[in-house]
Amino acid sequence: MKLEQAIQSTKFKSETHKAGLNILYTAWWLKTSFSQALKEYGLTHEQYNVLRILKGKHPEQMCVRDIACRMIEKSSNVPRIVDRLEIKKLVKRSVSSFDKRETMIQLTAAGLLLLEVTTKKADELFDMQLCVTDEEAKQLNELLEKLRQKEL
Amino acid sequence: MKLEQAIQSTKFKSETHKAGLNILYTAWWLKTSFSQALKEYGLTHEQYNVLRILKGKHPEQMCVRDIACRMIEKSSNVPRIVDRLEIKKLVKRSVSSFDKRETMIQLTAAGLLLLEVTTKKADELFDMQLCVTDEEAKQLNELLEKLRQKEL
DNA sequence: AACTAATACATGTATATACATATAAATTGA
DNA sequence: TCAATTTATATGTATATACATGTATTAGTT
Repeated sequence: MKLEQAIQSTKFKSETHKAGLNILYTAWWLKTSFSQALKEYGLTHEQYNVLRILKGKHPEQMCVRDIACRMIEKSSNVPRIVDRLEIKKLVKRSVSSFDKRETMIQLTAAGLLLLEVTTKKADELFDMQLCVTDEEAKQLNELLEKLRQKEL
Repeated sequence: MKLEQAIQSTKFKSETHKAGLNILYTAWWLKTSFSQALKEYGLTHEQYNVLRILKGKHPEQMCVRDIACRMIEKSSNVPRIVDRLEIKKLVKRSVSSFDKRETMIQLTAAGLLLLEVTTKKADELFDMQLCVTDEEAKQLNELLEKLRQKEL
C-alpha cells in the first residue's frame, strides 16, 4: 500500500519528508504483525527481543546494562521487561558476584524452549511479510544507514 | 551508524531480516529526535501528529474516527490524546449535530499558533536529520512500499 | 580510611500502545 | 415501530516508553 493511502495524505513537503513518515509507518506495520504472531505465546515483541539478546550469550548470563545497549529501542526499561519474564519463569535473576550492583539475567530451560518455537515463527514472518529481494534489502540497508548519518 | 554498532549484533539471518531490524531501529531513532525537538513546547509526537491532521481540514472540524485513520500508528488511542490536547486548550471538543455519536474536534487559535511554530521546527529537523538526496529518498519510498506489499 | 563521585539497577510518574469492554446513538429489518 | 445490530466514542487494564529520582555498591581522591 502506498503511504498516501495508509495515512490518507497526499501532500508531502519533499520526498525526504515522505521517507521519514514512510519509515515510521513501516515500522508500525512491521511491529504490529510481529506482535500478532507472538501473541499466542504470550510474549510482547520487547519481551521477545530481550530473550533473543540473552540467547546470544546463553548459557552465560548478561547484566541489565548489556541487554539494554543491544535493544532496538534504547529507551526500553529493561528491568521492568525482565520483571515480566521472571514472573513467567522464562529468565532468572541473580546478583553478580563481581559487582553486587549488577543483576545478572539468564534464560531458563523454559525460556530457551519458548524462544526456539517463537524464533521459528518470527523468522517465517519476516521472510513472508517483507517482500523484497536480497538485493533490494541490501539497498534498503545502505539507504537507511546513510539517512542516519547524523547521530543522536 | 551501522546497524551492527547500534544494536551490537553482527549476525543476521539475511539481508531482509537485517532490513526489518534496520527499519525498526531507524524509526526509533527518528521518533526520538523528533520528540526531543517537540519537548520544549510540551508536545509529544502523537499530540503533534493529531494537531497536524486537524490543520489539514482547519477551520473545519474533524471527528475522532477521521483523525484515527490518518494517524501513522493506527492503534493510537485518539480520544485520550485529544483529552490531553483539550486540557492544554489546543483543541476544542463538540458533539456533532449530524450524528450525536460523533465528537468533533477543532483546533483553537492557541493550537494553530503552537502548530505553526512547532511545524517549522519539525520540518527543519527532518531536513537536517535525514541525510539523503531527493533521488535516494524516492528510492527509499519505493523500496518501503514494495516491502509492505503483503498487507496486514 | 573517609569522603565524593560515578555506576547499576529499581522504582515512580505521565503518556502512549494494544486491546477489551461499556455506553450511547444511528441503522437495519422484521 | 421496535428489537437487534452496527457504529462512534469513551473508558479500563496491562505493558511499554521516556524520563526523573532513589538506593546500594564501587571507584576515585585526598
